[in-house]
Amino acid sequence: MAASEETSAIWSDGSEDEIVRELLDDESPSELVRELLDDESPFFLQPKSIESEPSQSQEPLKNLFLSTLYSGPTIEDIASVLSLNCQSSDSFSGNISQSKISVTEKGSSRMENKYTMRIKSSGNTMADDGYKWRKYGQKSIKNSPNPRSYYRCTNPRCSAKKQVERSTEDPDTLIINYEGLHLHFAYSHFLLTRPSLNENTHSPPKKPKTHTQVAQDDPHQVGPTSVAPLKMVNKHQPFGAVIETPHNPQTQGLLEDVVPLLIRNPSNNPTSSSDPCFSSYPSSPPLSTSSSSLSWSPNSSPLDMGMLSGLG
DNA sequence: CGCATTTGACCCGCGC
DNA sequence: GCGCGGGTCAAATGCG
Repeated sequence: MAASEETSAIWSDGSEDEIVRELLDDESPSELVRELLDDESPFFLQPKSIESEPSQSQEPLKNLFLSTLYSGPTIEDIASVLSLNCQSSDSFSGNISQSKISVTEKGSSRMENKYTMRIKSSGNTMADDGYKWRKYGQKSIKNSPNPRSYYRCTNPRCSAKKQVERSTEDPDTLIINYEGLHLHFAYSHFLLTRPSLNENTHSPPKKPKTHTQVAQDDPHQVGPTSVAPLKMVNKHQPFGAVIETPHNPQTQGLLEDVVPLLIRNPSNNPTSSSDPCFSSYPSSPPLSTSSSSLSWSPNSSPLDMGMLSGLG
């Protein structure tokens, strides 16, 4: 596969291309997937009946993942994923049941790597993607009573930024503009929209072998990446999202996060939760209750939800 | 004391 | 060229 070449072509922007290259250098997605799909790998464990033909059942999954990984999701993928994860929110507790997310593509070209999320949340339900964002500015916007906050991903290898402001039309709606390459967000959910994957992955998520390997094998890793805080109930997660196996409390996932996210994703696992929203956001419900204002207190919520602003 | 947030100043692009 | 508005910087401040 001419993966790296493809990837380079996908992101036309030079700086982001450089980041992508750096990310890919750390651990080839192809190799990661290969490991993940290895028979001995605890990932993608499948029922025995399905395991009877492991090579056949895993190959499409592998191809699908690689395809998504290298080509980037379409905006439809993102919207679909978010819709899938959040529309059936009956089992969500508190205000989340009223939450709604939509994703719209900003600009005429995906190459801009800009995405807008509108998160409708009632009361004090706040968005919280769980990653560390550093607020670097706040400006009052003309003709708007609501200030706009500027956040930057604290991961030095990540160029992602986001702007958060309340909608003037609906105070309950947060408008979040993501910009830059931040490979966290939707990868953990993309495959959920593909029936084949939903059918194929039914087993409980296991602690990923390659997960730790990725971290260990990469001495150049600047910060904690890719290892989700597992088995924790985040106080900012109204769903009481529970993820497995505590690991690294600070998630700064980049590309390395993608694979573990896919694996962890219990949405493919009916035994872990029957709620699509709950289960598909082990790492991520972009919504959370918070008593604070627009500040998302990202540090206190290191759950593993990525922000995809650069996946275009 | 270290780190995150706040906030005013500065920079830059765009429209007139 | 000038003014306006949005984005970023960085010193000050707050907090754990």
